[in-house]
Amino acid sequence: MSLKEALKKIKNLKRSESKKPTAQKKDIKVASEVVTPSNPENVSEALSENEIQKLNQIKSKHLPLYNSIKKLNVFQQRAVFSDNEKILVSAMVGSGKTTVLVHKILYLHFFKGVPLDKIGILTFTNKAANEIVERILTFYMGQAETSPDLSLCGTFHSVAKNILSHSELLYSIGYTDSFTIMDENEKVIFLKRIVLENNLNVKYINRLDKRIERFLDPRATTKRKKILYGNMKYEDDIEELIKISAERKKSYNVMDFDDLIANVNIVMSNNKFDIGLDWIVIDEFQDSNTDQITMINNMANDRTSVFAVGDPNQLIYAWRGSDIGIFSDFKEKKCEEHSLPINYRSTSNILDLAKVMKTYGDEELLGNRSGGLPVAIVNHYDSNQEAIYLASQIKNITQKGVPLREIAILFRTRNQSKIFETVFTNEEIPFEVANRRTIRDLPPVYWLTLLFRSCLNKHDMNSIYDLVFDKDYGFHELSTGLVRKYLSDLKKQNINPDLENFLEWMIDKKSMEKEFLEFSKQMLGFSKWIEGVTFEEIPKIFDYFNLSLLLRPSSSNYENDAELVKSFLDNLSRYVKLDYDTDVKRSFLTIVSKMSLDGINIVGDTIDPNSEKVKLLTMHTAKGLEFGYVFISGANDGLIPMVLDYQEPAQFEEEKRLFFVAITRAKDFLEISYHTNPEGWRSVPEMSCFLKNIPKNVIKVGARKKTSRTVPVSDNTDIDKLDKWYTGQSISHHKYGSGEIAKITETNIICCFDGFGEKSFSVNFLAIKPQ
DNA sequence: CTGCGAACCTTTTTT
DNA sequence: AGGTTCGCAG
Repeated sequence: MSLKEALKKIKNLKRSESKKPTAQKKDIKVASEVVTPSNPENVSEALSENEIQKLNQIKSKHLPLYNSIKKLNVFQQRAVFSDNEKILVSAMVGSGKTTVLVHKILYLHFFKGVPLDKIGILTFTNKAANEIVERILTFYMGQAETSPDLSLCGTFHSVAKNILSHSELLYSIGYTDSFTIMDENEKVIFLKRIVLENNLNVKYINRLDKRIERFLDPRATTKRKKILYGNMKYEDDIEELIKISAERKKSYNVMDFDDLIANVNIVMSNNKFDIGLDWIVIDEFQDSNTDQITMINNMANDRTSVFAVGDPNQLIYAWRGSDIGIFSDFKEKKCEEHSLPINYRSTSNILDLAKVMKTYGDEELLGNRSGGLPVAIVNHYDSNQEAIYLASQIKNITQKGVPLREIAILFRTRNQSKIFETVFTNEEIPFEVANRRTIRDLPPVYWLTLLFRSCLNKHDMNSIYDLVFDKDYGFHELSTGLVRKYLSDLKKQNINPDLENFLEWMIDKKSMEKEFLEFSKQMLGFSKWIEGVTFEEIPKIFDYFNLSLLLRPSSSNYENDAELVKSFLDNLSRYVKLDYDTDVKRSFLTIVSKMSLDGINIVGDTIDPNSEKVKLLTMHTAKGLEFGYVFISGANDGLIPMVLDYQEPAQFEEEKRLFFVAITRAKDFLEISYHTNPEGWRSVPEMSCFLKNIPKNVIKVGARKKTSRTVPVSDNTDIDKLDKWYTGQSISHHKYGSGEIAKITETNIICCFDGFGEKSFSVNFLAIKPQ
């Protein structure tokens, strides 16, 4: 875990004197030293006098910061040290967005003296949050003695959670600070339970998530759009279901993901609650929806400055509520606008194709890698033929020494990956499908989290039922009648369900085994017990709950399960140490909440992002990633774009942006395919309309052979022209030792060696070897 | 109450 | 193509 490691490094850091730069006289020479090596030749931008002065000030105040900022290009530097209090950075794809964001934060802290806990940093994904934290900490390590408070740095949801759980006002909206969080999956189970318990009439129960989504969509205006679904003619009880669920979430002291944002907005707006931030920094601003914008506004006071970075051309989540208007609106609110126009990732041929898909803004998209291979557009009979063809192409590529992790296959829908999985399995090509792994993929660990949630939030009946009625580790089979009986018995006594009376009732009514009796006792005592332990003692939980008995010792999974749970507890102990709040119990609750938001990441280093496997990804999941070789499969009308409704230009544009995102994942090589005989009801046997009328010089259309079911087409031999070098590749040199390729131009390969810095080699006289 | 046909929807996904 | 709801016929 990178964050963990970074923190560890800080803690273990010898208290070496922080290298505070000694005050230096202003060195006018710096101006000419300002090197922006990454600026492409066709960009002739230079810093103004003022900006050069600013750079000098940074140099005299904080040399390490200066050294880091010096490496940025002019546009990036400008965005970093502009002192405007409202800045929007329109970042082109692959233009170093995160780098600018991180440097801005470092600049604010080390040059402007803004404390890090006065900077709210908001991202959409955990991955982005971790990357930013890690990069801040890496720089911080050499500069400071203690680790900074970054509790307001994270995803919108985790920051909302942190604000809520430290707010007194939580009580005013009916929650306590031991609230737990349910994920989308648990929410569906929760809702279905309400339907059963209350005898509600709810149609399309298996598409509850879709129905709720539509019901809550602010853009669905008519009742018909909100309530009626599929072939429905009459309203059902969906409105009632949502009403009951809202009440029940409060009585359970549980929030879903949307509630976190909604509640933080209620608490912060109703009560003039101010967290006194100096700055709010937002990543991927184009993805914000209105609730998130409200949250940003609520977090800010009159003196809070804002720095937002985003790329409207990569807005592919409008269907989740983000809106291009939010980007433009912000722009108009007297904010200073910056652009990062230079793409460092892709060859110019790839970028030229991408430009055709650009839907927003007049800003130019500039590259710094000339030429490259033309983008190939090839035709296959069907996806099976393509999979066979790709298998052989991948073998070709890897024979040149390209690692599998540099190859990705992108498609529009998840089920398009199946055929590749089958063929690649046969052909023995290692692959990885980007399935989001959740903690549910580790059943005993998930069961344990249910146990913790049940013990720490005794009103979380979701977790309590799921825990006790779990089919693997639970104690009793779930029957609808049972819970109903329990609830009606409680109603007679006019009390609310909670952990205590549920366990009592179960023992009483169902004459449960001794094992359950013992377990109940330990559950009820856990909250007290955890208060008295230190973080080192957390692994003792295993014996506290007598897990060697509860984890089904007779099952064949037992050894695995027990080991998994033990290493999970070890990790927990480490996390509690790192996230130490006010006491172990409080930290423990923090971690338990974090697990709902963070997914499997907390369990351990089970996923290797750089594993040597071909990546099979949907275009959406590919966002933010880059690969040397990209194959986009199935660019047929009806798939890309999926909706061929010319009445809805907004949807059409979003499809175009999605295609833009897919194309711009490629660094060196891009091939796009469409099928003569596409499967699925959606697509038609036509090449995507996006691919028509594009400049002929950037693409190479594969000959449209009369293809048959049995003869695979393989008319893209360009791939052989690509030599074996790629950026990021590990290489070695007889004199400079091992290094990495930093950049490849038409004539030179520039390598970075440890201790020797950058060296450039002519492609005609290559003295380097792959490693 | 059951059986049949017509009509409708279906994707993408982070937290 | 497959799942669901609804109307209608029996």
